Amino acid sequence: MLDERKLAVLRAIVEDYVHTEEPVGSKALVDRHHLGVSSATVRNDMAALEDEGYIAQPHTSAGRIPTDKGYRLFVDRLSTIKPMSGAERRAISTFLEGAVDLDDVVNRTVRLLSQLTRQVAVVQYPTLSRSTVRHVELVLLSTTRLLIVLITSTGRVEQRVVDVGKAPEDALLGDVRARLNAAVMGARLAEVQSLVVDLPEAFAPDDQPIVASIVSAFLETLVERPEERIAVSGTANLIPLGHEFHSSIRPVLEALEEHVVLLRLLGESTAPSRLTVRIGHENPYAELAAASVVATGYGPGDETLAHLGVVGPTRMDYPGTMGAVRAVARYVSQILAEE
Amino acid sequence: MLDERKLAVLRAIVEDYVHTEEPVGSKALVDRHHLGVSSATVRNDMAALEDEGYIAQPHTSAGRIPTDKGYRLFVDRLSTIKPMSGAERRAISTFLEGAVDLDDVVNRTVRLLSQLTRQVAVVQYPTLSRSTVRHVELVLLSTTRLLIVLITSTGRVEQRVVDVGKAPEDALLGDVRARLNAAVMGARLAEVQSLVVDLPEAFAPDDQPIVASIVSAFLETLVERPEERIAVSGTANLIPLGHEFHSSIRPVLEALEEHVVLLRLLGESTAPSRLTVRIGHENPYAELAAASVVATGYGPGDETLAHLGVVGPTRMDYPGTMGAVRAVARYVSQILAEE
DNA sequence: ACTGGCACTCGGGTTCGGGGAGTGCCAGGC
DNA sequence: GCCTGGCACTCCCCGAACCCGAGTGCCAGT
Repeated sequence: MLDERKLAVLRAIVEDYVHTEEPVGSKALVDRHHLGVSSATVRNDMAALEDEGYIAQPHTSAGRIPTDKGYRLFVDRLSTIKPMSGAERRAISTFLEGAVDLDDVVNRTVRLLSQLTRQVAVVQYPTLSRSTVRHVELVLLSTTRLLIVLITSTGRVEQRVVDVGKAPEDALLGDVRARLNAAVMGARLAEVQSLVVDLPEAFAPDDQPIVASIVSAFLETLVERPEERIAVSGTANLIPLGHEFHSSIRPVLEALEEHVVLLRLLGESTAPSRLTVRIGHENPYAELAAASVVATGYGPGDETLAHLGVVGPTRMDYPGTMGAVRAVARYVSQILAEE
Repeated sequence: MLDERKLAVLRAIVEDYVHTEEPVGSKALVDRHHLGVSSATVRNDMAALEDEGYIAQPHTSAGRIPTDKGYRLFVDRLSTIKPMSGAERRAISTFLEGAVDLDDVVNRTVRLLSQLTRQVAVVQYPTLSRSTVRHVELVLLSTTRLLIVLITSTGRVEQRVVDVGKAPEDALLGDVRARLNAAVMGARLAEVQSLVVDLPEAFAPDDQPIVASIVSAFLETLVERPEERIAVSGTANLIPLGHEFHSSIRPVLEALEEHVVLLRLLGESTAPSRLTVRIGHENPYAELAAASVVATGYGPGDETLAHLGVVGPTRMDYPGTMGAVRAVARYVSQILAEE
């Protein structure tokens, strides 16, 4: 049904269309790619490809453009991920090495990714739940108000202010701090709740209310607020350079500010080194029907702490984009593993 | 030279143009605003206004649009800041009250501001330099690696990892922690450097290298990285709804990602309750010649810890935007003062 | 099974010509 | 002296007509 040559034609159409951004006709195809056949033959193949739904015509008697289904076939069977060049790898590496803390890592990553792909890059901050507790600190702000700081193994710092009602004594505070740290240090965040829930019972009855309020505020620092945990860069790339463009970018811009949407876009993807490509209508949001998402997980070792990826038009350079996403994910994982 | 009526005509032109987004002619003016004169008179006034450079014609025999100079006069002398309605004030207040920490405050503020003004909102994180040290914490991560955490009076947490070369003893660490906190607690960040530079001398010669490296890493947490300290929201508002639009928004989008640029845009503005309005070419960046910035400082009390504002087309609703910016700045200042 | 040829289609760009909104100016009235 | 009604003029915008060319589908021939 789809012989070798038809696949070659489809590949050529995708490559040309991505390059020229214009519907590609049979004549142009045989000129640019030296398939050994005439344009008439290509036309027949194109008719077949159109019947199967891989390509479409914007209007009668215009060239063909790939459909989502066509891109899908291209990604799955007709292309290979394009590895980064040595120079690019070095540039990535040195740029990321310079990061001083987790925020910096994420910010550098997202900028880098948008520049490499010339598209919109999205990076999720490493999730808390898989990371472990490094340290808990209690700081008295005023007589009754206490700042709780949680530091995790991924370098995240969470904080919460709590009013404990009555002034705690220094000794008590030191005791709570010591027991709290002893209980949770090194534990995964997901396990923490069960480890501290009994903590107040170890204290004198008079002190238990204070301790209980500290513990409950501490637990609050663990709840994720995923809507704040995303970095986006390169939105200007949505606007093509020379070309005129569709008003379809407004909904995309809006979606990019909805962090919940972004998380869902990235979120269902998978382990590091596996790339998720979602093309056009495959996206869970109708507003992004003209957009594709290339995403992957990242994190130290094989763990997936978070996801990153890019959003661009369905007409994108998939091999190159996939190569860049994969490379950046690897390097940032490496950086995280070192810390 | 500019009598009362000419000013009224200018005001009417600005208001109509902001509303209709189309050049406004003498006929339409006398219809919509009941100035007590005929269109011919208005035409004469318009000619005078054009001579003075307050308005311009896109083409001969088209209506007039305000120039930057015209907007400037409008803002300075012809309009008053439009106060928020009671319902709006309540909405602002309750929305901001819900914030749980500083990040949340900033994020909520920027979203709120972009929704109120239907424009791009920019909020700078409170600066470190004016705030004071609340607490410094040292956490041993491995035998030689130390995490330094700085907590400021505005709720910011800065952190830095340092490798001290050889394993410090617990007692030493406790001593450093105590002396460090004693030295800097309550001090303004700008003063901190001079307060700790002599600290190593108080220790035994053997320990001084360790202490020195801790102190220098600690000082690093103080340097601001302003490029990471900005939140932006509402970029989708750059794209007008029904209207076609100029490709001039791409440079604006790019500028919005350059945090250094944004800081300069906001940065030269002033104390809370004073609004800075920069119109078109008054902006320090040529790319933003078609944009206006309305900004103000904010912070607890009369202190200006940081700035916030909106960026929009020169053709914007200045009174409404200024009202929204002022109101939001006041409320967020209030929130900060409470913490 | 592929190729060359041919008639046909249709979108995009160009030209042309009203229609209309708006202006500048002038002469006359309060 | 200032305002007004009137009038001629200027362009912009919009739609219609039009041509051109790229591209297609099909068919007959190799």
